[in-house]
Amino acid sequence: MSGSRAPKILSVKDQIAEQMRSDIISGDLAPNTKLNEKELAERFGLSRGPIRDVILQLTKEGLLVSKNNVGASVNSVLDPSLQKLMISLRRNIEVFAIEQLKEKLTEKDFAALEKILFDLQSAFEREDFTEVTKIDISFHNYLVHKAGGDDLVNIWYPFVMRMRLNYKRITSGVECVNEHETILNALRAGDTAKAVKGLKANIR
Amino acid sequence: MSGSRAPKILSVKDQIAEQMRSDIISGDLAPNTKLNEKELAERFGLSRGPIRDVILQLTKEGLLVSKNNVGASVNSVLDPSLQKLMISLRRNIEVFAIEQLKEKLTEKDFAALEKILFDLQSAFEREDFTEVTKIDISFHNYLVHKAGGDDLVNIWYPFVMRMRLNYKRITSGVECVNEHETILNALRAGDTAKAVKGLKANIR
DNA sequence: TGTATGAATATTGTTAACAATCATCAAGGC
DNA sequence: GCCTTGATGATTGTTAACAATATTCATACA
Repeated sequence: MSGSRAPKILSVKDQIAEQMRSDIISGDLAPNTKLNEKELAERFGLSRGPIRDVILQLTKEGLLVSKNNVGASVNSVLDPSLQKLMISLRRNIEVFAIEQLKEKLTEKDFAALEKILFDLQSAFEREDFTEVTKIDISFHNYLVHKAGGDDLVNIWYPFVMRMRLNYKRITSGVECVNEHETILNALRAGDTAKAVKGLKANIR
Repeated sequence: MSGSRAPKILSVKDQIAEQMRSDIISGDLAPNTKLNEKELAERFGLSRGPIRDVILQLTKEGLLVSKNNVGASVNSVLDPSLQKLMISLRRNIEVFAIEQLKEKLTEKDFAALEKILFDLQSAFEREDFTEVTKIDISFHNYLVHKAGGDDLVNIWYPFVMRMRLNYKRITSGVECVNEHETILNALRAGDTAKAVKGLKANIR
């Protein structure tokens, strides 16, 4: 096997899902916007079948709301108490991940995380904020996946989506990169408590 | 509007999903069992389309695992640390629900919960344990839904499913009914702390 | 004998036509 | 004037055929 990172083949549906998530989180698709399957199918150049799959998936993630025989629309923001709960639950999951990962991260992992932060910085410099969001998530995703595999990621992902949908924290480029660097350095040093603290500062 | 409870119309897909959940949780479908879309379609008397939707849904709930171009199979049990995390997260959600519901439950709610417990008892007496599981879940579902609506239920449901898949706590009929009665009585008395305590005793 | 190759088969992914349901709106009755 | 009723059009739900991919198994070769 070559040393390069796997090119990560995404199925067509995953790519559509990714695009629609971006559109929703960026605000291109406002809350309560009704989605039309035929329109979407034409836009993405495929038939309604796969589109329906994607809609079902995003509904499960909490980004859309579906009603029988009526269709799907973009979900609206949660009320503050639910929002707080979501943040708390997401924190619990990621704290769990960090605790599990103590002593288990290899040099390869650190290199991968380092690379993610580099890409994050670079996306900030390009002012490509959609990409910033994706890379930010991928940092956390790396840890969660390493700790709990696909199972944990599946549980965790909806929280991330809901947080992004509900509340976009304004961060400067340096602040965001620094927050993640703090976490990474603490992990490297094996200082779980510090990593957890950094994580809690980052997830809010 | 009449006073009777809504008959709760379920779509065909919801009914199939319900059946398949039962089969998985009851153990009729063992972990790692490969699912065949055509077979399932024939068994339920419909085409592969809706079956695929159900598979996607159960995959998101964590009951199945899907691979591109290969298919879905029944998920295996989680390792104990993840299992503990799931229990903890589910507890957090339901504790949140109870705290939200303080002073907000009407007499109608209490009557509905009372009826659920009656049905629970009755299912135990019939020794219909599949039904027991469903009714048990519906008690918790009522509270979670009342506190956070569909959004919260969508987040909560996967935890319940995973717990059922991983670990079937052996309970006697009286014990189970009593545990829920304790919670209900505490709610009625407005004693949140006691309700939370009862809940934590029940979710484990 | 074990392994690699490739055709045959089975299974999933996609599509377009068809059926069922819902939303709209005009006509008629109170 | 307002509400109910029923036809119309738009949209979602379902189906069966087709395409693409993965698996299986027999065959040939080292």
